Amino acid sequence: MTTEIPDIVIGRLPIYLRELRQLAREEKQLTTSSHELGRRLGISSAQIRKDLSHFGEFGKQGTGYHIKYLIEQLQQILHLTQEWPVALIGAGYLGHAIAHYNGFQHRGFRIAWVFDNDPAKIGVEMNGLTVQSIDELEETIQQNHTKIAIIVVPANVAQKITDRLVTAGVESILSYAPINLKVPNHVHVSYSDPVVQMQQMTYYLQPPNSR
Amino acid sequence: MTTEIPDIVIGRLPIYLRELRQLAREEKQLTTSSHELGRRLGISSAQIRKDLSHFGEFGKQGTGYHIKYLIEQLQQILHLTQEWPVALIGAGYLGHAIAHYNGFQHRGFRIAWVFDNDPAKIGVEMNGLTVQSIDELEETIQQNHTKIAIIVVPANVAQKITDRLVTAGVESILSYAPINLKVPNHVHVSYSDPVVQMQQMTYYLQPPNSR
DNA sequence: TAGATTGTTAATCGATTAACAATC
DNA sequence: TAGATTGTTAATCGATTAACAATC
Repeated sequence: MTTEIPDIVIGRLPIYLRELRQLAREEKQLTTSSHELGRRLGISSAQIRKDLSHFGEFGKQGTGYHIKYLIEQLQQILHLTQEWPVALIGAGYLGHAIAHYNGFQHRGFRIAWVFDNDPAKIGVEMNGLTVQSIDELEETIQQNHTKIAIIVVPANVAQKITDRLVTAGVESILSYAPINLKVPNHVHVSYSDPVVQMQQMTYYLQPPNSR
Repeated sequence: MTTEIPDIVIGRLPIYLRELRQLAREEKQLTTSSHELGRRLGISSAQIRKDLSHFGEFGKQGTGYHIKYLIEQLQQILHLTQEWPVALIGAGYLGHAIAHYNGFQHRGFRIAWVFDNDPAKIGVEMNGLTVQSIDELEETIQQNHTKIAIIVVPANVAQKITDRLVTAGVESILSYAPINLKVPNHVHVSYSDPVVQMQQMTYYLQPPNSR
């Protein structure tokens, strides 16, 4: 049943969830169809039905999917029925932005701790949180059984911080450092490097040096 | 020759480039192999060779790839031989972080303009740039032939801003707004939503409600 | 020369899509 | 009932990998 679902399918579920919540917010309808969802997301309806079929039968022939019900089911599948506390490592500009981001609420996450190694930043308040010393990293994470961390530290210390996080029990890492991190098999890492994303797009652009 | 190269191949080139520059920085060797690169990136050597073969022959049997030469070739393929000016839309916390990010230098990009609609922010200096009124968006982009924009505005105005950017001539957009954007076929959009990335990972986590 | 590694072919693997019976 | 849409199967499409001749 729940055996061996492809990562690529899991990867699309949060996108479906986000669009469904958008639909729910619009309050125009109680149900939607794979066709409508597909059209809004630029995905084929067959793919959406196939993806969902890995987890059960959530729709009704003729009417489609009850939006709120499907939202609940997806939240359950993705383990989002309660809030995950997240450790934020790094209190620079980007750490600041993440600590102040209010998009985590109601989507399953809450920044619970912020760490930095800069004495000038330790003790400073950031959106209700007090920046802690990086020395307290392991103790805090272990005591609270924190499983998720966001890394916004310079590239040259990212691997060291990652190793400490993994040792302390973290199993999911979102990294903004522009390097490939080495982690054990049971740990998942997701990367965000704006430069890499833009470099992918410049391939399709005509370079302006033709003058 | 250069016909119909899969997007997924293009997507990996910046990762190869990043790792190659890392290798160059280490200054331990002049050449590398598809095996070494693959080991460092967690990618098969065959895939790396296959990907590169779409664009030409860059290696030598027995010795591998000359690092600096391959870097130059990848930069040329990705149109990174000169700096692309980038328009940043939104001067909130995240816009602030991006404006201060020094990771763009030497990787092909330079934040050239920052826009916001908040009168309190217009005129403020951000890392050497002066925040401009969003009213000047079209004129600035058209006059400078800007092709790339980064969107860090609230979700509810992201589509409107996108439409304006596209009309003004932008063809590559990196969006941090948590919504799917509609654009014409010739425009490329890349998304960054930390919540979506974390939601993909929670699937693999054991929920802690088992108490 | 012997060892290493490329570029490429063919085989394998996996993901997407088209089509449709079932049924609301 | 007629129309719409699901869940699923089989076909298609595309990407990855194994293997190896060529050659530095």
